[in-house]
Amino acid sequence: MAKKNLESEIMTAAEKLFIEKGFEATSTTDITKMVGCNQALVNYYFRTKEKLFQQIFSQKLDHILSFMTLESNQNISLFDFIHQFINAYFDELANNRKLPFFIINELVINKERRKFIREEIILKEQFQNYYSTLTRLVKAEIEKGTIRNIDTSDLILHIISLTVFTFISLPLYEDFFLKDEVAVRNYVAARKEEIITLIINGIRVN
Amino acid sequence: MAKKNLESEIMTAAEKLFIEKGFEATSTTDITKMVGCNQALVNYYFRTKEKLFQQIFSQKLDHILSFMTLESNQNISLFDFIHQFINAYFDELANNRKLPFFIINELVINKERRKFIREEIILKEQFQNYYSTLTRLVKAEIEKGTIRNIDTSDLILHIISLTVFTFISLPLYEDFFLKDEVAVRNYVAARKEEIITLIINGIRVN
DNA sequence: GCTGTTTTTAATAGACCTATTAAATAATTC
DNA sequence: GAATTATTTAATAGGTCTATTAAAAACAGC
Repeated sequence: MAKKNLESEIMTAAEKLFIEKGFEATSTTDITKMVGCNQALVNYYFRTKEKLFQQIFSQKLDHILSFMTLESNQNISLFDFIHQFINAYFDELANNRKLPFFIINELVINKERRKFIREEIILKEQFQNYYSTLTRLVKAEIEKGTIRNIDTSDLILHIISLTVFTFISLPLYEDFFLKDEVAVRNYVAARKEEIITLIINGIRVN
Repeated sequence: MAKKNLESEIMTAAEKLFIEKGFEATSTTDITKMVGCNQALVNYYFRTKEKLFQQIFSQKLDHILSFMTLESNQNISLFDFIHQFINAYFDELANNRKLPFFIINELVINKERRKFIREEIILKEQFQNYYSTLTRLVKAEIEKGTIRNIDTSDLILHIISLTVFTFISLPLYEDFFLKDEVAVRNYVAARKEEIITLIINGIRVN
């Protein structure tokens, strides 16, 4: 492990704590206690706690959205696309289970951060391309009569709702039903398949 | 309006602020400033900030779950049940838009509150009855061959995921696309219909 | 090894937060 | 209306938090 650099150690600790407990409930004292250095270093390296947070938040936002462009394959079928998308999304979140809540939390609570997401995501060409590709796929299937009439935005929101909520509610499930890591993994895997089935069936015309 | 009682005024203000900003970000000073009374009254009436919060949290939890038993109609069809459930759920949350986030927030962040929900909901007879009634309906439709094989828990989680996420993501949509209250209402109404369609189609066998 | 720069620390200012206390005010009882 | 009880206030203790500052320590280059 690359020690040496307190700046990056502070980042790592802050990332962990912010994601775990949120901005408000995490103090710079907590962060530096975890690293084992002086509290003033947060201000030395990042000027303010807010700036440190923004850096992490932006980085996590980028990260969670980067997989979106993984498949810019244009010749894929809509059903394959949905399959791949949900699979990728689930895998991503399975390795960062607290991430969706972290992001939602800060977006809902803090109005400033919503401006941020607008510039960071919605206005980005990368996202626009992705969206229009998907829209083309959806339109084509509707015209072929294989799926019912549905907006791309609804389809995306369905996928995000079902996927994200799986992980948001996971702490509850863990406490109540899922004894160990294996049980969690099985649950998540089963949930993924069920969600794919629901969405494919839910839009398909038989 | 029934003024007079500072205890209930504090409750009302606290409710508003806790739901808006969460437990951590709300101070007793904020609460009493909103009421216009002395800060010490929080402790006089509720002993601690934590106890005040718990009272509100418990009350809101009860409230959001009370509509569950509204329809204990046993002779209803599964599809009607789903219709009614989602309609009731949407109406409930449309009038309390920040409530789902508030509850999720505290449940995810605070492990103690999860114990609370277990006793408050899952172990309650009322919930158990509801769940077993729904399970009976689901089983019957599966045997009739009208719906595919699906667990009651998955069906419930689908409904909750899609409904709750509509309102969790609403602040973002409001900032970006929905200019006024009418637009919001139309959006929510459209979303409700789309979700009902998705779920019914998603489980039905044609 | 001395000099200048960067990193790290200790100390602390200034703000705010919760809970407690004692005193003041209002309400109730007899 | 005096005594008793309930409500409300002002003042404050004791804690924690962020950011700043000045000094100490570690690290450069020469």
